[in-house]
Amino acid sequence: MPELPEVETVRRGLERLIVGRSIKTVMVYDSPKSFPNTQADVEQFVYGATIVAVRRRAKVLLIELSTNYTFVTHLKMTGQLVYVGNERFGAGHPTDSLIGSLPDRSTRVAMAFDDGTTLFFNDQRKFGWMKLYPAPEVMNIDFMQKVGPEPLDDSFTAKVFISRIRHRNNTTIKAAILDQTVLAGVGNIYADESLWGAKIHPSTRVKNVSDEQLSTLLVELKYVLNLAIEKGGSTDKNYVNAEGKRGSYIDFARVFRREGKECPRHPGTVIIKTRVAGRGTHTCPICQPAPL
DNA sequence: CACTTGACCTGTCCGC
DNA sequence: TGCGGACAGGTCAAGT
Repeated sequence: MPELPEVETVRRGLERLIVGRSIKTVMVYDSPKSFPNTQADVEQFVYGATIVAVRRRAKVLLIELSTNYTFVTHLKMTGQLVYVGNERFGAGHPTDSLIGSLPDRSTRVAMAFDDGTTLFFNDQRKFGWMKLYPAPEVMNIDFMQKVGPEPLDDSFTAKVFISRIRHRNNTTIKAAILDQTVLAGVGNIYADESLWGAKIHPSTRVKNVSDEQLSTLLVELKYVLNLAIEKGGSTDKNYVNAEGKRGSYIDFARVFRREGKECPRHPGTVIIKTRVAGRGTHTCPICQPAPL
């Protein structure tokens, strides 16, 4: 379930851990589903290349190489990018990592660096993928063309948010903020958390949400996304950062995975779990009364 | 076109 | 204990 804060946490870790390292070999364990490029292309464009940057757009990670090729990765629900260091260089696998010895049965790709360290792409459910693109073609990927603005950019103002989401007036507010073409990076956790923050029921139709409420929702969205980045993301089951460690946002969650527990605003009232937009949805029945 | 639902996967949990 | 089925949820294709 990596969303914007989890992917950004992985990006920051990888930026620190792999930029400047040189790739020696790439082992592919699940082709073509998890990694469709041919071995010949990998040998020609990746072997000997140096990592020059690690970027993020929405929930997609871009690992840029000195050869002007880019590894594009989407972790989807259970994907992990875990760097395993080398004891000789004092960057060994952390002892508090949630990850056992790698590769394991979920490993789809392993990228070995010339210093003996390795980056593993693991994905239990095989929904995620990693693909090699010539750098200039990355922006032509369908998803990149249609994905909406980054919600944490200063240019993403209430005015921009409102004008974009009003194109989805007839659907529910939860479906609208999960729509990656409206804004980038929000998934189930932060949708529920921000809607509770703004005191809006997730199944409210967008047309019945006022501009003022939408402005409040954007403030709450930016707040939970920033807080989650600060806490290193949310680890429910599978998510780990680039060192294999868990994130702690879930300890600060107000509604997500808290069904049956008290609403922070209303001691004595418990969070309920329902289904909205096809997803498990958590609300406080007092803060967020269901629409008629 | 706007919107909703099912498919893609595998591990886990629950009820019988 | 074993087993079937529901569930987890990001994105895309197919359906209404």
